Amino acid sequence: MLAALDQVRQRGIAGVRAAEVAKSLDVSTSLIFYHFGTLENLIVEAFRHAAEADLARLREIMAEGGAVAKRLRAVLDWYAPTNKADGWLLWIEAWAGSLRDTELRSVAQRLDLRWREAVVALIAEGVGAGEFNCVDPRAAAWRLTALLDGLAVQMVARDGAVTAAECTEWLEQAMRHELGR
Amino acid sequence: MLAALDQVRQRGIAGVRAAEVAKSLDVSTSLIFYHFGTLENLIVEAFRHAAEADLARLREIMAEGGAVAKRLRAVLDWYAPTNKADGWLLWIEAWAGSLRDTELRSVAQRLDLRWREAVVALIAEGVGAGEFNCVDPRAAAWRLTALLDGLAVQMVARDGAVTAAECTEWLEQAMRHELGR
DNA sequence: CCCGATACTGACTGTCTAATCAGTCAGTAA
DNA sequence: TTACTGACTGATTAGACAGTCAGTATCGGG
Repeated sequence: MLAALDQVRQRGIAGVRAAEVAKSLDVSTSLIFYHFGTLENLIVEAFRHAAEADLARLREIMAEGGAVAKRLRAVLDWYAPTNKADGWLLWIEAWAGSLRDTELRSVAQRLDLRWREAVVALIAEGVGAGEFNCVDPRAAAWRLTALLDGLAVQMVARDGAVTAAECTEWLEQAMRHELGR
Repeated sequence: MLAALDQVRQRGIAGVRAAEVAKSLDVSTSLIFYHFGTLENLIVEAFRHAAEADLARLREIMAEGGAVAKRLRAVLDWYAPTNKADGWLLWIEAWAGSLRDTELRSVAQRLDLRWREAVVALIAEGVGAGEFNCVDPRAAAWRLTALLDGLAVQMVARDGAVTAAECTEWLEQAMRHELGR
């Protein structure tokens, strides 16, 4: 499954070959079909696994406590494309895959929704605590996360159009805009 | 080429079959290889064609004259994922394809850069004319377009997570934030 | 120690498909 | 008429690959 994710990163979803996955694990191709039935299953399970790992990380961050602003910062930093670009490869693949594969779509969508809910909740909490100044937490959260998705595309699928520094700076500015002085 | 784009929309880049393209044009598969040499060439040419069409449309909008705000609105409306979602299918495919195919990447990147340059220029012009109030036009333009890319993913690769109305409203708010008091 | 289950494999197979190639045909120039 | 070109095709091929199946090895519980 980890091996399948590696393959997705290297060749794309449609480029995953049972033989390659098997080779990288030093097992027979038959074993893959023994466990997953079809290649498509393997890929969906692999994405599900990746999504669960990300969600576990999210819960971890949320549980850390501290000021709302600190937690929000931590969540957005993890989500931001400045580091861990490898993870973004996967999710951009998943977007394209979601255009056709409904199962993949629901896996990706679930992860996505959780992140956004977490951001919405944090912003709302911050507003309640008087830390933030924001009329519509939901809208603000979705704008911020959509911005990050867009920046991720620039970072991962483009050659140096945007630097990591610009990326963080633009996020900073957007946060100031959205969350008030 | 139009037929190839249809195939990309329906099956994804990796799902394009010479036989299918040929059938939809009612010609032999041989003809495709006669003209394009390889399937990959066909696909890159098809994307190039789509990109040129979009750029032509951009030039058209830019040439229309009128107030800066009106032109900017027209550009962003065309770029926005609320209508013409079909076009977005193509470019999300292109993002994923760009992760591995350098030729495709350069085609997509070129188009992308032009759009962003157009937005940067319009904002700068608006600032010059006193219509907008914006410290860093480049940053504002990239944030707005990245936001649109992110919203496009939501509209196209997700089931009803975001409505078209929310999408336009959030864009409105972002524009107000970025361009004016 | 046996037995059933579970994990795993190697050898196949049927299918799909990009690419090739030899050749047809309509047009055109000399 | 002849020579030649460019567009196009039908038939074919060679390779790739998902999935199957008939087994073998391993192991834990009775």
